[in-house]
Amino acid sequence: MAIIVDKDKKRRDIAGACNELLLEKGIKNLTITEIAKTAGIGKGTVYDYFSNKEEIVFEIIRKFIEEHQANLLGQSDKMTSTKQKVLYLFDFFLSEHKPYEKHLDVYREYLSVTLSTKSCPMLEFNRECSSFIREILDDIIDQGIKKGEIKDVARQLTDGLMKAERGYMVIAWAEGQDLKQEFKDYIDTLFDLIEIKK
Amino acid sequence: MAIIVDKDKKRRDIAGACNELLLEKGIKNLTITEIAKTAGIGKGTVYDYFSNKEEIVFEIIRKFIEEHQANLLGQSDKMTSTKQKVLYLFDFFLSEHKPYEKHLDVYREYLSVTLSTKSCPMLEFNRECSSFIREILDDIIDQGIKKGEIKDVARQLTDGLMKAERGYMVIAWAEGQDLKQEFKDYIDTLFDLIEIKK
DNA sequence: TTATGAATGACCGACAGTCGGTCATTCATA
DNA sequence: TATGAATGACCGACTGTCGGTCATTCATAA
Repeated sequence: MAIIVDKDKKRRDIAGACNELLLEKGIKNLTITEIAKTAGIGKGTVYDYFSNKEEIVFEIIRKFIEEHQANLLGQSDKMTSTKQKVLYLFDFFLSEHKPYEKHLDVYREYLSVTLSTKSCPMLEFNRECSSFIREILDDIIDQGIKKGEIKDVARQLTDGLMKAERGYMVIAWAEGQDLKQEFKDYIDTLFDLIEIKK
Repeated sequence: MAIIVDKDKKRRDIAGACNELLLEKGIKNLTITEIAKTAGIGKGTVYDYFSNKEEIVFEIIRKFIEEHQANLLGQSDKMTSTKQKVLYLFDFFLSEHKPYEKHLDVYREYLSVTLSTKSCPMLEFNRECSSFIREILDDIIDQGIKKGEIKDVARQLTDGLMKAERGYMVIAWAEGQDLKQEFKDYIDTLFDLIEIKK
């Protein structure tokens, strides 16, 4: 016989070895040759574990996003008001935190790829991400309603809010602007409409 | 001395000759060689009029968008209610019109490019497009307020609405879903909030 | 020894972009 | 009016890059 490697583990190892590289070079400027070199394997070997460049980039980015989601879950209960909780949910977009910048850059490129690929796993994963955020947001809103802070109609606005956030994000990129404050203002306006005044 | 051609005109001619080609092949699958062949010139000549592929693709798409904007202006006064006018403003996204499909596909790819380019003219043009829609939307809302159909607070929602539309569009693509109905529902909810009930 | 599968890097094709050269036109001059 | 020098439009062969492939080699278990 011959050596049998744990394909799944090696896959993760290769991807894991390239986290930094991806953040540093971005998707477009990342070459398979570099990936192979960084992972300490031959170029051909990369293709024994991934069927194309998109797949390996996706593997790395998925890890990034899943980590970020875990982070969200771990921190979200520190927030007090409903609005604060909502804002924190969109922290990835709103945060001014420096170290996040490279992640944001890569995510921008990822979105770009997403818009021109037909890769089903990618679309599927994006749906999962939406669902993840969606469930948390729905919870937050439910709690707010139960606490008597906001009106029932807020439930119907969650969908639009999530889409608006993505819209602000994409337009900020597509037009070379910083729209964080505008998004916060928009949330303020929404809350003015749904908050129960005392 | 020598022949002097109208550089601007020829630029437009080359771009104009490739409208159909771009719609047919999309941005990524369009090659400079094909562009040259279609325009009836040599490959090198393309580079006498455009500095790179992005530039020529941009030239073609800009024409598409400007035509669509002219269309919007020509048709918008046919609408009656404020909500109808708003919906029509987002017709490019909401329309089920078959012939628009290829334009939408190309626009999706254009947005994709937009998200990973640093090309200033492109970002600049995107800002102009936003302003164009923005002004019309503000007008529509103003008229609605004057007619007593909707509340003043609507003015503060226009920004978010425009972003939400783009969000629905992008997410629909990024998640492989059709979100037209969801967007319409969202608009319905917004109008419920801002409409002055009789 | 041998069968098996992992690993490899030389190789390939596609494509954006470059560059040295050609050719048609124009016009100054004899 | 004939000529030839100057100009710039035009061209496609060529280069460099990069994603992806495949024939071959190598290591190990039986």
